[in-house]
Amino acid sequence: MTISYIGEFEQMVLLAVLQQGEEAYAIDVRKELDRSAGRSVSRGALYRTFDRLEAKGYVEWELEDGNRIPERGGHPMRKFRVTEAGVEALRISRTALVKLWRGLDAVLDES
Amino acid sequence: MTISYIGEFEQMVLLAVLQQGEEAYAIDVRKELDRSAGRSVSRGALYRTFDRLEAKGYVEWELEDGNRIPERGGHPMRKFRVTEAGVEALRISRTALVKLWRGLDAVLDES
DNA sequence: ATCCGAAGTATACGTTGTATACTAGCGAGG
DNA sequence: CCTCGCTAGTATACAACGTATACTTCGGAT
Repeated sequence: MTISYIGEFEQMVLLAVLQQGEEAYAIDVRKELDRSAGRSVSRGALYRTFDRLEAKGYVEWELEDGNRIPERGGHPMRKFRVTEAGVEALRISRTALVKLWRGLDAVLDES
Repeated sequence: MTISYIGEFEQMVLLAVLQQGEEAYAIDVRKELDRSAGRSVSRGALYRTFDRLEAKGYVEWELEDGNRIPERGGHPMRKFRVTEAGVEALRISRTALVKLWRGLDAVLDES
């Protein structure tokens, strides 16, 4: 399994899913992205990214288990989970960034 | 000056320049990326990225000061420096990532 | 029956990532 | 000197990623 690099937004989406306790609904991911990265993306933007992550085998999903019915109708909700390959891709990019940040705290720390 | 997001490769390039003591030649940046991120990019790919970073005001450059003559000819070398705006962009993305990584060490630490 | 809001889908397009092919100039060897 | 080979940078092309807008669906309220 070749691990291709992940884009910066893809990386944040993957992390936002993990933050919700390893699996999450799109809604929650959007909130997490807004809260942690100050990034408000449209629904379309987010689903497009999920599609690409799925094509790479970095996320999987299933329809809601009926436990959590939407309050006012609409399509059934998709629940996303990060695969082991997805976690591995996150590890790789984190490792690289940590190395590249090394020694630069004086420059990069908040002012 | 609106701070637009930076792509994941742009981020690494910026960091690789800083790693060389705040300014660097393209050659050194390529070596750093290979060493720290395990990424071997072509010269063309790297210069293209430098051009875009320059357009955003995140790097500046000047021709070598004559101090360091290339051994076998070629174009004069360009020496790159990250601007304050570039450093600020790096801070922003680092802050977001650190937040998104919080609490995920058990999942993300090397195995 | 109609309107409204929630969740997902389709599509389009600008930006970023990346390679390949090409130009330019210095030193070595014939 | 002329050409070979190396080094540094430039031009161009195209795939992948980031992102919005517009549209479809379907339940509840009126």
